[in-house]
Amino acid sequence: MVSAPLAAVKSGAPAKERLRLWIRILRASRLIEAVLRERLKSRFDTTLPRFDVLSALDRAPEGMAMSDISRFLLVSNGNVTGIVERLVTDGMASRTKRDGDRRTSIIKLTPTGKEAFAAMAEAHERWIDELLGNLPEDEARALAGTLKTFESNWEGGV
Amino acid sequence: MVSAPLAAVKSGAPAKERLRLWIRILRASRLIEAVLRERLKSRFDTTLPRFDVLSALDRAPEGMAMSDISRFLLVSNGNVTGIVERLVTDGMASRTKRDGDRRTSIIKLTPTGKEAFAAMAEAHERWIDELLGNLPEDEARALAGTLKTFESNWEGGV
DNA sequence: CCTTAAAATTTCATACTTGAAATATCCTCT
DNA sequence: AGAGGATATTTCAAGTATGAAATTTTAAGG
Repeated sequence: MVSAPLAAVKSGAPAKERLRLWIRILRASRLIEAVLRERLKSRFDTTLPRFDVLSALDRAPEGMAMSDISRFLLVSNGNVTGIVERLVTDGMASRTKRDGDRRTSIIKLTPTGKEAFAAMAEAHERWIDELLGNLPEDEARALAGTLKTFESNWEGGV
Repeated sequence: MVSAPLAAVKSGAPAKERLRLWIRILRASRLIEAVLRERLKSRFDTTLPRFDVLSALDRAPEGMAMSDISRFLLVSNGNVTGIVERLVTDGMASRTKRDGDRRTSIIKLTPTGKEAFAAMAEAHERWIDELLGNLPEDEARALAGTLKTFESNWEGGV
C-alpha cells in the first residue's frame, strides 16, 4: 500500500446490488436454457450444445477450426472435440484438413446439417420470442446495450 | 384457427431484438461463470456447483430436502445426489432422516461447511463486485428489475 | 387390512464440461 | 538441417448434468 486509498476508487452500484443482479442474470439464463433444452430434445431430438455448435458453423460457410468454435462458444477445446464428433457421426458436419497445415481441421455444415439447422433456428427464434415476449422493446434494447458494454469490457481475459 | 389473427397480438421488441438480447444474456453469464469457476478452483479448491449447493444450504439453517435444493438451483434431482454426496464426504454437509417420513433426508451445513462457505461467499461477493464494477447503479437496478419481472412471469413452468 | 397412487430419492445410461497432459505439426533461428 | 518453441487438436480423469426407470416409504380408498 503505497499511496492510493484502495476502496475509494470504484463508482456505480453497491456490491449487494451487483450481487443481486448477477443472481438474476444466472437464474434467467438457466430458466431459458431449461426450456430450450427440453424443446430441442422433444421436437428435434438434439441437445443445446449441439445446437450451439451448428449455430456457430452456420455463420461460417467457409468452415471453422476447432479452436474457433471453442473460442466463439466460450467452451473448452476438449469439449468441442466430442460434440463435433457426434455431429459428424450424425451426418450434420464434415471435417477436412486444410492444405498447408495438417494440424488444423476445418469443420463445415453438410447440406443435411444446414437444412436441419435452418428448421431448428426458425423454431429457436420463435421460442425466444415467446419466452421474452413480455419485455417492452425499450427495456430489451437497454438491457442488450448494457450487457454488450459489459461483455466488450471483459473480452479476452480478466 | 377459429377467429383471432395469430400474429397481431404480441407487443414489445421484435423477434430479432429479443434473440440478440438472449444471446447477450447467455454470453454474459458464461463469461462470469468461467471467471468464478477458475477462482473457486484456484483459491478454494472447489467447484461452482458445490458452491451453489453450499450457498443454498447456508440460507436454510434448518436444512433442506434434496428436492428443495434441486428446485431452488434449477437442476435435476439426480444431479444433486452426487454433489451432496461429495460435500458430505468432504465434511461440509450432513444428512439426517426426518422423523415421521423416512423418504426425506434433511441436508445441513456442518460447522466446517458453514465456516468454509463464509469465506467463499465473502470472496464471491468481491469478485462479482469487481466483474460488474463498471455498471452504473441505475442501469444495474433497471436490469435487475427487468429480469425479476421476467423471472416471476415464468416461475413454475412455461 | 390391502391395493393403488403419490412422493422423495437413488440409480443408471448417456452426454457434456473442464483443465491438464499428450500428440502432432509447424515455425524460427542458428 | 536440427533444436526448441509455438500452435492445433485429442486424450484422459473427474465431475456435472439430464431424464427415465427403479426403490422406498407414505398416504388414501375401499
